[in-house]
Amino acid sequence: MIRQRSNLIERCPECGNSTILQDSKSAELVCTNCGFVLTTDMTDMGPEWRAFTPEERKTKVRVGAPQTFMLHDKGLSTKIDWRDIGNFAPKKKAQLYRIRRWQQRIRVSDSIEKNLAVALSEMSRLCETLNLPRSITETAAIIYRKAAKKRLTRGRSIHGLAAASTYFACRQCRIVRSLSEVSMASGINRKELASNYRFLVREFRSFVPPVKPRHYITRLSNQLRLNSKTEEIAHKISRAAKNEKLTSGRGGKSIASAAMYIACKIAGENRTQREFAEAADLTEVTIRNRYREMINRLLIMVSL
DNA sequence: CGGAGTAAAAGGCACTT
DNA sequence: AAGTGACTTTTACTCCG
Repeated sequence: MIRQRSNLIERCPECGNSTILQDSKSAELVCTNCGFVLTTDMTDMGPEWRAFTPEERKTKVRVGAPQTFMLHDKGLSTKIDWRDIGNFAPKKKAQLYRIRRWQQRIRVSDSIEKNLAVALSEMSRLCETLNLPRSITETAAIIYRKAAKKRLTRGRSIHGLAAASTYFACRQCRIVRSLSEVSMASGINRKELASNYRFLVREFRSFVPPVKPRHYITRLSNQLRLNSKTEEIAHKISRAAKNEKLTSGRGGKSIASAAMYIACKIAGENRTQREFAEAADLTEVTIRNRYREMINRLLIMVSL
């Protein structure tokens, strides 16, 4: 679902204010006044570059499609139309045919290029189904290119590696998309996706920080349309839980959900454990366990 | 229905063989 | 690459108001 930017300048249905902001970091449209989230199905239509001065803008702006990592030739090579427009002499026709054939050979020359072409289009499609912003698509493309350059694609499925690169990009850019989500969208089984991802991380010797509870809180509160005040309380509880050493070893999702559940109680927003469990893709039992610990430990803190 | 709680099975991770 | 062990999460279930 692609929406033009012009369609987005509308009134916020929550507060009537018309200051809507594209939050490309979490791929959401947010009202700057009340924090209401209008849509999460956002496509970033902006340029891939930034300019800070008019001079810079002048040098960067250009005609034609922007250069992109999403095309195997970065969108730079020449394309020759497949048809003959106009009447040509047979000799000319033959020449055109030869030119076209060579152009084709040059454009998608070796096996790496062919591999790239398939992978990049697959990643574009995947990012679109996952409603990921353009920046992620580009990052995923860069990761895949790096892998291809290191010849890591050998003996592995292109689709599997493409999905893993996309997941990698999400983790690097702190945009929460779970392995299951990427797995569902790509049709790659979860375990294979996870192992491909680990393989890439190992090969690149890169350290990817785990997803922190606060990232989940931000996403879940948008997903469940929670009050921004409630979200704030949840962040505080989550920080307090961390100080009380309740977070190590536990999944970030469970900490976030429990903190948010408590925050809702405090703020008087009636939400069920079930709602959180569904949104965060875990069970009520897990939320109860974390939440019980928090209540106990944080009450001790209060009584001291 | 929403929630508290439990035991046992399953899952994921660091670490070894 | 398979095995191990400590640990978390899920499954499946009972009970409460």
